[in-house]
Amino acid sequence: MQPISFRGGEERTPDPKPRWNPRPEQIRILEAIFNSGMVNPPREEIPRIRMRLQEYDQVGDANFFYWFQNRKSRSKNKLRTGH
Amino acid sequence: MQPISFRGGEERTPDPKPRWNPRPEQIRILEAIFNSGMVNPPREEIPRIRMRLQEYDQVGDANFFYWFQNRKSRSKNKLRTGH
DNA sequence: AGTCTATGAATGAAAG
DNA sequence: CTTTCATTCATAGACT
Repeated sequence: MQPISFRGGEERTPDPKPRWNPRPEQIRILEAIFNSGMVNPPREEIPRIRMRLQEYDQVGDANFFYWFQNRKSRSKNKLRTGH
Repeated sequence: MQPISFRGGEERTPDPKPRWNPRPEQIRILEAIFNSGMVNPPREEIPRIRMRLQEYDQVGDANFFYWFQNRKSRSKNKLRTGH
């Protein structure tokens, strides 16, 4: 399943790929969305969520897509000892 | 009194977690497992490995996960400019 | 004591 | 979705 194509097919440019650093405000919003039950935001919701987060910083579609992926996966596996 | 250090003016998750201190016996066992070819033990093996190492100290699943992750990753690069 | 270095921990990004 | 890779942060321990 490939929800969104983030790389536009084949890679060609050696994109620098700076790592997105979510601020606490953004994390708070994302956590709120996640805890509201929307663990897999539908495609139509993405622009809406992005606009909401862009008040604090520029975020791409892939950024929070990955965020939700990791959030769900890691909360399920309960890999952390504490937290 | 919480000496949470700042990161260039941006606060990070104020999470005071004690870090696991592997003992020589544990490291010896882990290295043995690693050198036996099991560089990335499957999730199912981790509890087994943990039980084996718990003879020496309490360890969580995440500890091994991180250990193997770091061990594998850093065995390739002989460490960059330490941080 | 301060400084390095090694490494545990965390997580974004990506691969499978 | 699951698993792996890469980068980063924090800090214990070694060294000076």
